[in-house]
Amino acid sequence: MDIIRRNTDYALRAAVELAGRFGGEPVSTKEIADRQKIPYQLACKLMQRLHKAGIVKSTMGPSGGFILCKNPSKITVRRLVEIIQGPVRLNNCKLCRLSRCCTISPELTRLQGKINEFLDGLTLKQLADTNGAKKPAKSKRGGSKK
Amino acid sequence: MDIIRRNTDYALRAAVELAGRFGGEPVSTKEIADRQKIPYQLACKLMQRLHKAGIVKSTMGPSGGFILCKNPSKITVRRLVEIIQGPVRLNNCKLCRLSRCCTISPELTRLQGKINEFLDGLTLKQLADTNGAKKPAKSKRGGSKK
DNA sequence: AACTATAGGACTAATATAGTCCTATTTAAT
DNA sequence: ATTAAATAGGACTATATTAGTCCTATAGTT
Repeated sequence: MDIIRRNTDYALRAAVELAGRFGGEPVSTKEIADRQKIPYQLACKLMQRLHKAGIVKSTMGPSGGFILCKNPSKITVRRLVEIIQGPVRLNNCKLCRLSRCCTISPELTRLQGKINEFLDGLTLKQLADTNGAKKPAKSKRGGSKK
Repeated sequence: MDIIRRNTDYALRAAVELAGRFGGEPVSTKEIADRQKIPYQLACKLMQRLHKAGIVKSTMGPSGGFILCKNPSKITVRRLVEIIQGPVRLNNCKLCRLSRCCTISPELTRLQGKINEFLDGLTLKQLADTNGAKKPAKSKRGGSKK
C-alpha cells in the first residue's frame, strides 16, 4: 500500500517535466507520456485533471500542449497529491465517526499533520532541481526558448 | 486512500483492548470483536496474525483468549502496522526500479523515514492511556484480577 | 461427552485503482 | 477549405487490492 499512488506519481512526473521547461513552449501530452513512460491515454486524463485544477494552461491544436500556470516554486507536492488522489488520510475508521472515544485517531492525527506539513514544504521546483542535476533537460522540440 | 487500513485499525483497537487489561485474564476474540465492533470472523483472522507474529499469547478452550506477550510500552504501532498491512511505502513507482534518475523518490524517501520514526515512537501503552482516560475499563469478565 | 475457544485453509464479495475506447472540439499549417 | 495534431471528456473495462465469510480441525475445560 502506498501513500503516493501510481497515478499521482505519474502526475508528479508530468509536472516535474513541465517545471523543467518552465518559460518555454507548451509540451504535448504525447511527449510527456513518452518521456515519463506513462500510458498515453492515461496521461491525457491526468493532464486534464491538472488543467481543471488550474495547475496547467492548455493550448489546443498542433504545437499545442501544456505549461505550468505558476512558477514551480509556488506549486507544492501536497497540492498535486490532493488533486489526483485526494487528501492523505490516516485512517477512515467508522468508529471514529460514531463514537466519542476513538483511541486510535487522536495520536495519528498528529502524524497526519506532519505529513501534510512535509508535502506542503516540498515544491515542484525542488523536485525539478534534483532532477535537472541528473537529466540535463535536453529540449526536444524547438530548442531554445522562443 | 488511507495510510492505516481498516484491518490495521481493527488490529490496533484489539491490541489496545488487550493493553488495557494487561496483567489480567485472557480476552476472547468474541469479546474483543463485540467491544471494538469488528466482524467476528475477521477478528479471529487478525488475532491469528498477531499470534503468529509473537505479539499475543493464546490459550484455547473455555475461558481462553489472548493476552499481550510484552508490556504495552514495548509494543510499537509501527510493528503492528507492519504485521497487518506491511511496511508503509511512499510509492511503488516502476520507474524507480528501472531508471537511475528517479525525480520523485529521493525526497519522498525522507518523508517515509519520518513516518516510520513517528510510528516507532508510538506505543500501545500511549494509545491505551489516551483510551483509559475516557473509557474507564469496565471489566466484563471476572471482575478484578484473579 | 459436550461445550467453548483458537487455528487456519479456501474461498467470495466489495471496493478502489488503473487503464482503454471512442467521439467531439480547437487550432495551426498547407 | 482541408487536413492533421492536439486537448476535452464521457463511458466504459480490466485489474488489483482489501475486506469479509465459510467451513473444518484442534485444543482445553467442565
